[in-house]
Amino acid sequence: MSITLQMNQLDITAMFKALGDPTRLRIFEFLRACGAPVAVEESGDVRPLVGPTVGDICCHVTGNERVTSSISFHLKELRLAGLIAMERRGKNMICSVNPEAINLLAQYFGTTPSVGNSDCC
Amino acid sequence: MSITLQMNQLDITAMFKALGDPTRLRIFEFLRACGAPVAVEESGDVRPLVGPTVGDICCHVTGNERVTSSISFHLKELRLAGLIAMERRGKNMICSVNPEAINLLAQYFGTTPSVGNSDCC
DNA sequence: TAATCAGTTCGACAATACTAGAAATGTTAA
DNA sequence: TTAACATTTCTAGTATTGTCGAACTGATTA
Repeated sequence: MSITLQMNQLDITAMFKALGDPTRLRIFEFLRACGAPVAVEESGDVRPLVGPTVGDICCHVTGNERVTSSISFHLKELRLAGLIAMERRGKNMICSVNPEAINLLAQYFGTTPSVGNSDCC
Repeated sequence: MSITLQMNQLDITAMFKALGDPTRLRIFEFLRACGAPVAVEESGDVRPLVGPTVGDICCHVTGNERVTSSISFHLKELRLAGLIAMERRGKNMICSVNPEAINLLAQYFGTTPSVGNSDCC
């Protein structure tokens, strides 16, 4: 069992909640900008192949060399919301976005929901 | 000065934070499903032309006939985040989504951000 | 103008979330 | 096998957020 997502059923509220914190949004945008490739298992789990380490992220987001517990906490929130995946590579953990989450969110805003619902207005 | 948006500079973090609460997401989805038409001022302000009242929303979301202060609170949060607009119509307030916010969010997830950023990974 | 309706604001309380430092874990290098 | 490195977990403190009931405001109706 991989450490990557630990959540296969994507919950849109949890995603928004996770992205609603400025630090987490910065992390997420950084990871998106990296655009590192991922492997998708048959289970649906996503594993990063390459990508920035937690230290890289911390450095980029806080300017701090030492990894803070705060960054670790926010990465966990993003991971539990299904937005990112992480995997150990030697001493480091490498990170990536979960492309399925992006697709879900793009679809959520991109499609016009059933207009003219009769039980309102 | 209209009561509608009171915020012309859309902040993506604030939007995610607002949508990260289950009650507010339900309200937002209900308003989206209604798909009521809005007027867009030259200032950029959005005014609903028709749409459900606060009472309608409360009834749909909580099943409660009386409008609760909780629903009023959540509507305010959505309004301050720029996601919805409200306007008085007689005794009632009518509500609608802000289409500009939807467009912004669709664009945010729909576009691939600059891939291959050199200062990472 | 008084009463009523529709919604908002206020104040207090409980629950949740973020931060920081210290201790713990897992991995590699000496 | 000890030391160092990278990161997580734990604990405690503080701040923010959501909920509830009561009081308030604005608009309409009697």
